[in-house]
Amino acid sequence: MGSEKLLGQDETIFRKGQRAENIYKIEAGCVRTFIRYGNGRRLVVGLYFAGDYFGLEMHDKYRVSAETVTPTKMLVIGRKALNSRAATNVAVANGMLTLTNLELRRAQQHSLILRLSANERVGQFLFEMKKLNSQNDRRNKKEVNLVMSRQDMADYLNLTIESVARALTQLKNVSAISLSSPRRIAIHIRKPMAA
Amino acid sequence: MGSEKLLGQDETIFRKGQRAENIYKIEAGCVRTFIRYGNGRRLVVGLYFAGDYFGLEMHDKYRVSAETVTPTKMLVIGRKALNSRAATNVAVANGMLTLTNLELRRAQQHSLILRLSANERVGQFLFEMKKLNSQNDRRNKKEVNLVMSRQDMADYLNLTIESVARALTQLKNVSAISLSSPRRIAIHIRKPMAA
DNA sequence: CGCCGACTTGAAACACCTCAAATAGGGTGG
DNA sequence: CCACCCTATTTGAGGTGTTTCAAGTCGGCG
Repeated sequence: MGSEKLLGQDETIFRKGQRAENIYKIEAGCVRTFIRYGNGRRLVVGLYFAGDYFGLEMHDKYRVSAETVTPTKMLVIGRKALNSRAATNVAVANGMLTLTNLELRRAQQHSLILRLSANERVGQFLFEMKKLNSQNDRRNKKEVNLVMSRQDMADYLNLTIESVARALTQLKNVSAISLSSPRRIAIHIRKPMAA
Repeated sequence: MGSEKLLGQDETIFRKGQRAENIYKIEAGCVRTFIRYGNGRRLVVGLYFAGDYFGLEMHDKYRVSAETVTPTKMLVIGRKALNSRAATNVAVANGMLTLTNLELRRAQQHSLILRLSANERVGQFLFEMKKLNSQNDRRNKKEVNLVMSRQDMADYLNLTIESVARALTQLKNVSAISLSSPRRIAIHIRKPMAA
């Protein structure tokens, strides 16, 4: 059920305001959802990785835009067909409910992160990424592979790229992390630090 | 289905970490959900009014605490009974899905608000309250009745009470609003203003 | 009418942002 | 395989917005 789709880096999957015809499941890669403001500012609403579903706004139109962060393989599932099945099949309806709950949890978590200080936000983010990394790569290395740019991180955390860079530098200075390259970060502590 | 419950002001409905046994529908009044940090800081996660459902974390335990903001009349619905009905009854399952989607939308909206400037956050908040007020009170007065304290607003918007007060003062100075009393605010503009 | 807690105002400190410049990495072509 | 270039990232200095701490003022309730 559903068809496969393969996209390169930074390609558009759907735009905010378009009729929401599909939901997507990522098989490999990374996707961001975002909103753009008039002044050009971009807010990254969600980041999705292998195994995640996205695009499940239960409304006529997408409320965010979606793009690939890396080359991505995904499963495209027609929302119409899914809805009509959910209308009669309890298992399908409950599956949708589970997915929506995951998304809800994700959104609430995000709103908590946004209330922390810059350093805490970046720290939390690294731990999120670490968790996702170890889910996908089974080999349990300490190093996190950030597949997204500083700009993506900044727009997700509601910071500037400079603030993200400075937070990373500070974390490095207290040897909480070390950077073998800008996007390969080793984490040396077990828990996000407090303020 | 479900039993009625009536509580006074600032009373506890459930605590974070408790086994999630019920979901609630508000018939009259106002409820806040929140998380408290070690340092005493409180984050208000949601504000709920007549007609709203809350407590629908689909997990073992509540992930937030809930208290009344004003005296509140609510309907208490056993989660266990509901879940077993949802497992077989498609209509119930889809009802849950709709509610969860509303909650998701609410959380996403909140995370957008948290990225705005202090003045914008307060402005957005007033418009949210205005919408809710006109839903409940059918008489369409321009005045918003804030039933919650400045502290509640601050903890919802991730600001200090002083910043909330200052933002209101500024909005008053540009005659976007006027205060007949601290909790009765008339809004003179049609749309939230930009930065 | 007066008291008490809620709200507002003020001044200084702090965190994050802005603008500008330097550095470093990664990919490409020689 | 190395040097180069281009872009991503880091660093620096100064400005802005929000917080903190402290003192007032207001409004609702007894």
